[in-house]
Amino acid sequence: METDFDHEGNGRHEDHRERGAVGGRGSEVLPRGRAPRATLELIAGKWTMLALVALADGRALRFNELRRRLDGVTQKMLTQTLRALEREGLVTRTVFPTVPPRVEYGLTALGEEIAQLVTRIAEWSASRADQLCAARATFDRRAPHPRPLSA
Amino acid sequence: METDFDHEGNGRHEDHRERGAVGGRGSEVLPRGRAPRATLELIAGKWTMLALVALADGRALRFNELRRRLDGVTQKMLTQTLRALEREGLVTRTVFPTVPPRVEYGLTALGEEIAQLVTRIAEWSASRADQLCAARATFDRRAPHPRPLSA
DNA sequence: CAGTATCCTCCAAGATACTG
DNA sequence: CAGTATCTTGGAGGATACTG
Repeated sequence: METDFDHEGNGRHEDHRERGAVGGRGSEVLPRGRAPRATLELIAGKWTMLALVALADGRALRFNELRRRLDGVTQKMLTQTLRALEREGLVTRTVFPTVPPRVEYGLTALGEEIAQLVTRIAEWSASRADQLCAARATFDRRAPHPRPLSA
Repeated sequence: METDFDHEGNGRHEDHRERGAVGGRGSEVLPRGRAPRATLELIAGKWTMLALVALADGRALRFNELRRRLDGVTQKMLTQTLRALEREGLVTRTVFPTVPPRVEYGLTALGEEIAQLVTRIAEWSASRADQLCAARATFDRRAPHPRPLSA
């Protein structure tokens, strides 16, 4: 099956005397095996966050509906992404044994939670779109950082 | 320089009669060029969210401090990630012209905003770690989805 | 210390074809 | 319709060496 989307792979421990938890004031390191890293890495898939956002409105969607919303995703990647999310307990997969197969994807309770958070980022991005774009333009105009020589 | 972290690449427009904004109730498609996609894709970098979380506590950090917190990141990737974030107007880069160079990275106002959001995800992940892990175990036990034959 | 420049690996992601 | 199975590849990500 080629596994692909495996996540995990290493069960390294080493020592990392963990101090606080993750963010807030006690932020220290973000160890490789630990939870926030794992989720952050899952989420970091090219289509993962987009899938969560697409499902975030509460409605269950069929495979191809989802596919259309993502715009650009291939069957393979969508399937893979959804499997990974299902594995993590974030999405549900419901198969209706009808004659043209009907499969619906929805969010679990857990999935709803994270989808809300991701959606906030998407909304934030939309609301700050112009600022982000302007920043990019400014940065590109000022060109390469270092290089005080050769001119 | 090899460019790498370019993001952009396409300035496609097409038509997409955008209806609502992004998430909420009006979620329709997530077009390729538009803002939420761009940010979501930036964020989806392997180290981007981790960097934001590491900076989220408000303190500016030196390059190697940051490097240590991320645990596993290479110089190249950290630099690349920070450049991308700087370009987006999310992080500031301050160079102190001391004899061993000192460079500090901090968040801009915009950066603070998104860092908070990302941090929430990390915190959520930590708080739900056991549930996520359990879900994974369950899923893996039930093994491959289809395949009602060959046994 | 904080980078930049190369080179290289590997796998996420894509394209294509087939199936229940 | 909703997948699975292969094959292929671009480029993200890594290792290493050098520099201001």
